[in-house]
Amino acid sequence: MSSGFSLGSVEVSSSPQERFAEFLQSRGKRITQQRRILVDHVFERHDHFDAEELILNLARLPEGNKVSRPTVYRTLNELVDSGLLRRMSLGGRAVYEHDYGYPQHDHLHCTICDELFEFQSTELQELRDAVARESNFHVTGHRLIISGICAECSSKRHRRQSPLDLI
Amino acid sequence: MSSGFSLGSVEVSSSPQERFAEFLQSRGKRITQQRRILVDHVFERHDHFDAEELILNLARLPEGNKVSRPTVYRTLNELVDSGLLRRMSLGGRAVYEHDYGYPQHDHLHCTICDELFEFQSTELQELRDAVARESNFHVTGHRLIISGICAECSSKRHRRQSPLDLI
DNA sequence: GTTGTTGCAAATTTTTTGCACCCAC
DNA sequence: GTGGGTGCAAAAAATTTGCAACAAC
Repeated sequence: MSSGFSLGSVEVSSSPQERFAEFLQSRGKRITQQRRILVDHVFERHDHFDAEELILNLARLPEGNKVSRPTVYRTLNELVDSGLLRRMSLGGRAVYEHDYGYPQHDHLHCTICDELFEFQSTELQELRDAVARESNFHVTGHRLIISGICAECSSKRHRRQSPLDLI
Repeated sequence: MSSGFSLGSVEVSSSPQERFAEFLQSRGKRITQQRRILVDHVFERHDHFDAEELILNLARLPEGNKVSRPTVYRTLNELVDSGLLRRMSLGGRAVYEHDYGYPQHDHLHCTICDELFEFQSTELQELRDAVARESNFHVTGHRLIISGICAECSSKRHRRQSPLDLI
């Protein structure tokens, strides 16, 4: 057990709040109540979300803890800039996920249930770097999304197609 | 020389016009002047484009060959459905590229000049399929975008930082 | 007290839709 | 002739911005 903050799978030396504070200070920005609420809320659990979901969830908070729509958008941008969140766009809307204290990974995207499943592959990193090297391209990151149908939706589909399940 | 239609790098058995016609007919849709103009325009050369660029280019056509904004959007969707175009979203807006008679590939995205560079990797396909197989995921496609700074922009940056180039 | 921040409303950007007229079949 | 298509204007969806009141430093 270290004294670090455990964020799902990796021990890191400071909490998202602390790290965000550092970031804000480094830019002469302020640590406000709204920013704190947002960071708390976002790092409460590890999942994928979009701005609208976050706004909806925040609206449920007790009075006085509300954060307005523009502030949510503004703060999400700051969280991406600070390296705490990662943004990817999935068919029009932006989707966010933790990018601090969480290992590099990629996604399987089920086009039926819209779920995102994470996976890791060191081979992919190597492949990526090899490709970039060949073009003298200076890599800063990558995003791989494999789309298709997840196991669960596959079996549901099958079931629906079996005679007994037809209406 | 085959009698096929050459589309950049692969010989295919019918032109985009023909293939789109087939698609439309199979759906009881009609082959209109506007759809023809759009397909011609889009497959004239192989590059990446977004709806706005296309609309702007079409506006330059001689009077009588104009296509309205809603029709461009509607037809782009049909072209994606027909398998002639592929859509990917790059920071908010949708970007299109040929997907017919063109080999599967992925992209390096330069975040400075916003250019997309294509590359092919069979290893990536294998890796993708292996990952999916492990999760019983039925793959229909994937999208890998490696982001970073291209060779040209890298050298420009360097130059700008050299003493002689400072104002 | 100064300067950055918030919330509101309104603007922007990108894409979609309702509807009357039009044209491919 | 009829049903799908087009253009127009307007709506929708997602995100950003101007500004006056406000709060962190």
